[in-house]
Amino acid sequence: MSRTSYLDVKAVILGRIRSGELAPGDTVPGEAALAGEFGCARVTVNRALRELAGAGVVERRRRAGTRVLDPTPRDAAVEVPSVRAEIEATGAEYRYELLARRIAVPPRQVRAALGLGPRARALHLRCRHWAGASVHQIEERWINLDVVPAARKVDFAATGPNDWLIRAMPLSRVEHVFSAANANAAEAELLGLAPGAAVFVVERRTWIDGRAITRARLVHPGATHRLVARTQSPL
Amino acid sequence: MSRTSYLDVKAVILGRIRSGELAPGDTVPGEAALAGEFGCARVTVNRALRELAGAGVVERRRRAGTRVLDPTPRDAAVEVPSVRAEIEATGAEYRYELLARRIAVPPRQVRAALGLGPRARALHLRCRHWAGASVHQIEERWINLDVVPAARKVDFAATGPNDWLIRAMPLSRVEHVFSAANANAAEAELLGLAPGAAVFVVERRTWIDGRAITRARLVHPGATHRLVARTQSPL
DNA sequence: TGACGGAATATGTGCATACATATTACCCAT
DNA sequence: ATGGGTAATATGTATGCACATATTCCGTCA
Repeated sequence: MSRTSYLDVKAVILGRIRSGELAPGDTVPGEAALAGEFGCARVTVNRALRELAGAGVVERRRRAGTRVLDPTPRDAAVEVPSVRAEIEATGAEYRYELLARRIAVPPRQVRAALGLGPRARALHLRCRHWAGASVHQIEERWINLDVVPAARKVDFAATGPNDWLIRAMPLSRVEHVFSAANANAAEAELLGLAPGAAVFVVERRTWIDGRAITRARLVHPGATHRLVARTQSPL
Repeated sequence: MSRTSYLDVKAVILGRIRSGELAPGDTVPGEAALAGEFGCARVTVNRALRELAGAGVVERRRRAGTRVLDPTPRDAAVEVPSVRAEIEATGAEYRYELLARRIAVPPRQVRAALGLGPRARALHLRCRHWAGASVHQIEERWINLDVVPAARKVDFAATGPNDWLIRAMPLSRVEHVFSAANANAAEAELLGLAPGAAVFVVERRTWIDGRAITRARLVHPGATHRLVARTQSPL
């Protein structure tokens, strides 16, 4: 007979919630009570409940106790892979192409996004990523040279800006905004699509220590691009 | 002088990784060594490192020790809100409309998604969700009546199927697929858009205990719909 | 009646210790 | 050399204990 593990406690509590014995809003018995019931130490129960709280199943407050939360689906985890990995995973050959590189004053919207003044200049890149013979993504990127001065000396001919930035900067915050749009003439041309074709747009912004590093607009053919998010409820 | 907390240990290790003192691939000193250095118990170090591993900062293997991982951006968390909450958050009035309800044999693709046999019937719903005077989403949904027989008796006139399902079923797994498409004639009509306008499509599937409950195709006007994902690096 | 303060209580966390378990390293026999 | 068994080792986890801390409850006093 082995000792009761925190995993056992976790599983039993979760079972009671699943079966309805413990309904949303109910108070879970205290750690001491459960420790008595399971014949284990209070710390063991503590760990089980702490992990359930981390998984969003219950909510814990001192003195008030542990309550079962509404089974609102947790945030879904989206894997936002690097372009290269995404393409090579399908077996297609990945090819990167730098279309333009210049230092210029960004449009007002980008300046706002990067927290730049009205006359500040930034590095602008336009790239194209191929999956075999078809375009996978076109990338319109602005890099804040105040934060990443090293980028000024990189030509980005061989390495995509995203791969380079990931290596160069320990980015602390990333935001992705997903949307759908009709391709304008320029985008359609670069993607090899008819004007007006649906495109899947990802706008990515990254920060380090609260300072905006870069803003990228990534445009994909809508017909083929898919983004998958999975939510796994605990056990 | 208070005792060293696992939070202190966590912060210091994270600082060493940030500063480069511990680079990706490096082996973090063993728990015993760190416990000695910090003058705390090994269990305290253990908890700090365990949480860092949970956050994806380090990788732990018995006997092999703890290694610093590549700072690959973690999975981004997408908040997939309930339609009602999403709309009411903007201040607009939410209205739900049931357009069709029938029990029928689903198309082959849906049967496959729900794991149904060639002649199995399922509940089909078509709904429209309004945000004030504009259409926010049209919903095409199939519900597996083998798994949710109770849905047969629900008319879904007042409550949307998603709200009802969340309440009725303790779903264990959710999958969302995001994509962009051009609206076909029927969709454009229902959304009040021109045919061919870009739409943001979410396909949602949910399971309970490995059995598929429902499959929904949610279509939004591309011009207005946005989905935001944030990744927060640990402290 | 209502404001305030202290007691009661549930969770939060640290420590020393002991044992479990996975995995590597090494040594020995063939 | 080589294959396999075994010891060494780092992490994993359970326990009893002690104290910390947040929050609620309740009684007291104005």
